[in-house]
Amino acid sequence: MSTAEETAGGETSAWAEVTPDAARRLLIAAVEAFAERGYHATTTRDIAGRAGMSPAALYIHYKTKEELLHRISRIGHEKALDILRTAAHREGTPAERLADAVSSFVRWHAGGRTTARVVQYELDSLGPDARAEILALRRQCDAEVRAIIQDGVAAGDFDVLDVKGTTLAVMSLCIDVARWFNVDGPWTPDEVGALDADLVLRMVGAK
Amino acid sequence: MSTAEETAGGETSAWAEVTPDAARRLLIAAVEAFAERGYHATTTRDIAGRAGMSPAALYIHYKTKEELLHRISRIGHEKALDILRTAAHREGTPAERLADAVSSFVRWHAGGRTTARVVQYELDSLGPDARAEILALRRQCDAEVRAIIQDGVAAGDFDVLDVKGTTLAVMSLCIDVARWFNVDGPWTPDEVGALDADLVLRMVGAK
DNA sequence: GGCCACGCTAAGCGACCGCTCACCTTGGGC
DNA sequence: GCCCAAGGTGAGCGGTCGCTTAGCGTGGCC
Repeated sequence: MSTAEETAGGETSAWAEVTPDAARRLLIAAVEAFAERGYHATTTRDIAGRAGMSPAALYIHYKTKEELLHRISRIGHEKALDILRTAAHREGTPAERLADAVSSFVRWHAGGRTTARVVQYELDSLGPDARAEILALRRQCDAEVRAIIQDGVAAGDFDVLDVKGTTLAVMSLCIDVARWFNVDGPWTPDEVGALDADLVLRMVGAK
Repeated sequence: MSTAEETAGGETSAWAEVTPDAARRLLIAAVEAFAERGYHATTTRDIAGRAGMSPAALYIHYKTKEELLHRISRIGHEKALDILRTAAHREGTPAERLADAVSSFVRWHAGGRTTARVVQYELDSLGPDARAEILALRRQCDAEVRAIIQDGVAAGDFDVLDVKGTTLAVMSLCIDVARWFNVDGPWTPDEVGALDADLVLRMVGAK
């Protein structure tokens, strides 16, 4: 596949950068627990237990429970930004790049729903500093999508009333997938990605 | 105003049905606290404090903290359903009804962002029974929107590939407003409602 | 083989959680 | 004026939380 999807990656392979092994296992356990129950409802004992370790082992690799969420959020947002950047900077018309960006981004939210849920909805549980850092990454994501739409308008390929507002709506469509998508439901991530890409092209009035 | 917006109501007037007065004050305090910090990060002491009462007073009017979330969720979803029903059953073309439904629903999510946040994102904190009850209301909301789109397709006014998927996308656009909307931001709820209504008409290929 | 650094555990600390209970105040009926 | 129901409070219970500390096992280096 020559789209940006290859960077969407699998559910667990995305954490290869986290070392040593015990730290990665704890991080993956935390992602699962946060996605299922939410950050505040998850206990450090639960995380350690899922990783097959005692509660105290967590604090050898992470200073606090919040540091776990921070690391997860940063890695997740960097992945999201990577997906959008790859699509935005590839060859092709604005319509092709926008469709690639949306379908890849939606696929990531649907397929890696566990991670995406934590990344998109647990931001408010971070402290002010970490939160500000993550928000900066999020603004960069918006900017990538806005740039594609801007290009399409400049080239006369798109018909858009409000570029900023339409960008936000496109992001809404992608992000909200993490809220409702169900792996046991009637759609595959690919199908939702294709459908939403079509809908977004309609939203921007692509010729 | 002859749209469905009149049923969108104010932020606090929506809880007039809750009596006695102390129970309503506690409920409004809980809505604010849940919206700011999330259900699990909110303490019963915080809720009672916001309502100007001692921690024990909460348990005179509500059996548990979860009952508060349950009541909030049910009233909120009933309000959402009411807004969508009003728009779906009014006079007019499918396009007019869909635009009314989306703009009213978006206005409710933007203006009553505090309530909408709790209603849309704290569902998982409910127990299985309460959660099932709320999910039924949510399916009814989807059904109202789907019916409008179905009407438009049947009348030949809309051009839609996948009615069910498009319905979900429309709901995503509306609901996600509660995640990003900021009262200090550049838009009023009315403006976002109008923009999203336009985008939705494009999504369904309205003539 | 002695030794130490490292990764981990068992036990537990202080704080705070949801919730309860014994008691207090107050306003209306007779 | 007395009484009781309704609605409130202060204190606190049992439990669990995030996190710490003292000590244990083990693999690599000389």
